[in-house]
Amino acid sequence: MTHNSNKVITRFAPSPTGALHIGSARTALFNFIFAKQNKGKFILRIEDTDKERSKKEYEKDILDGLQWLGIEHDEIYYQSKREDIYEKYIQPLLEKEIIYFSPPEEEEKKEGILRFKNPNKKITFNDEVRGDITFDTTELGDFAIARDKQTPLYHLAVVIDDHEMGITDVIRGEDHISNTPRQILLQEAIGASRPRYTHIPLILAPDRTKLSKRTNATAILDYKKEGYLPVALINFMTLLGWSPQVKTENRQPITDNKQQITDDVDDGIFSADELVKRFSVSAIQKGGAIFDINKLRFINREHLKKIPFERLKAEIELFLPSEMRKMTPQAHSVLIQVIMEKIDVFSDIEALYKAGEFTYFWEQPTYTVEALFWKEEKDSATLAENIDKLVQLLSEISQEQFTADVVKKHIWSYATERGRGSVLWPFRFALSGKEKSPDPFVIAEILGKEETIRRLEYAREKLF
RNA sequence: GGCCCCAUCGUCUAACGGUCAGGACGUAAGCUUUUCAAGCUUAAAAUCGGGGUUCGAUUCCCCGUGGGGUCACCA
Repeated sequence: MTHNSNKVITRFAPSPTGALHIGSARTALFNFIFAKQNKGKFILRIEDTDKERSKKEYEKDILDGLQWLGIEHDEIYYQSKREDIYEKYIQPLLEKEIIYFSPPEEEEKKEGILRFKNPNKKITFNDEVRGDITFDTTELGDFAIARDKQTPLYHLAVVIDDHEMGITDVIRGEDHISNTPRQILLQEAIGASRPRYTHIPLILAPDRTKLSKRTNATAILDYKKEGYLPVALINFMTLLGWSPQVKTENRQPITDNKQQITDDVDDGIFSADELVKRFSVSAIQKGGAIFDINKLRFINREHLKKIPFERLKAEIELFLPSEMRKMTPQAHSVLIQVIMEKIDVFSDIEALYKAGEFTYFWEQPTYTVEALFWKEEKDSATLAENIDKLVQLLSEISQEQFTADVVKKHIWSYATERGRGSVLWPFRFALSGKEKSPDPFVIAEILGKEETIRRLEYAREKLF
């Protein structure tokens, strides 16, 4: 096998024994970014040698998850389809007596599993983020490497495939550090060269243990269901265990003016392309990083802000309760702006809806008359007068012009004159029936002229 | 337990041996304001401990301590 040794080739090698996990996705991402950055190749290798545990549905989940995230592979391989290749490597090892059948009584029959004759020596390898790491392989014993001549176990399969595929850089989770010496021993046995190793820190649960499927919702496609943006997830995953080369603040000695802070400081919000441009192995962190959902939400919101409105509309549509989809296009647009101010991620819409946050948009709210009054005010006559005036002013606006801006302009001077709280609070309350809600102008636009006036009249009637 | 890895605000992190230990998330307060949200401003908040080396350690070395990973005919 000859390969162009200059070209970077990385791989992501999941076993389809579970859904695509956020930790694995990040490993895939780092491999993808690194290959992209070096104009190299990114290989996806499905490690399905364990026929018992490997499932088609998981394979699909992994493929779908990667695609959703935009992590595209240049080539894909299945270990289950490479038996002939493996045999070509295993047979000679058997002949050279580097490996043997076990247990010993099977030796004659040429049955049982295959074990590697451990040369029992010290292995030192370089890790790109940690430097030299040394293991004494003696403690490993003669480890198992294949079920039979055609089905290698994990370590051998990895070594043969990495060699065959010309993998130059192995980027994987820190939990593989202790697997590395075994694999190096096998590389030496088959005459393969050693790739560069980059072990990235693990993503940890809040209790500092490895993130697990049992205790945390970690499947990538769950984030899709929740309505996270793939770019936000990628941004977040990259920032976990890696830091961008931030333009540092100017830290000259203090003088009287404080003008030295550069205004061009990174905010940590990156597109996929920017990430590819900026990524560097040397800035990878050594310690594990706790998964902080708040940060993910924040990053998601930041990316949400950058989405063009039309696309946002289409995306939000999918999360809206059926009642809200019936609105007029104009009301709909305003509603989306209202929603956007309150959410970090699309699934928040559902939570807000369930909390009764939106019902007043299509239902006359019920409330007690007392709540209509602003603060300490108690005078029904004054309030009635204000409401009457509001109705009168709003009536002057035409159906087509009935927007938040116009409504605001139209009643602003009256409200200011009478005390904004005295006018605006009852206005808003009559429309929403809630202590907390968006401002009355926006609600009015969403409700439309007719319904807005109707609700004001309803409030007016309740007064006496 | 053996082996391996790691250690800066609660969290993610910055700091060629010399900074007032910086930024971001979160939290709190203030501003704005008809309420909420959003936005803006500010604040509180960290170098695990002990020894070295050095004029000077977050930074280099050693020892503790703590945390994590890994020890399959799984990958």
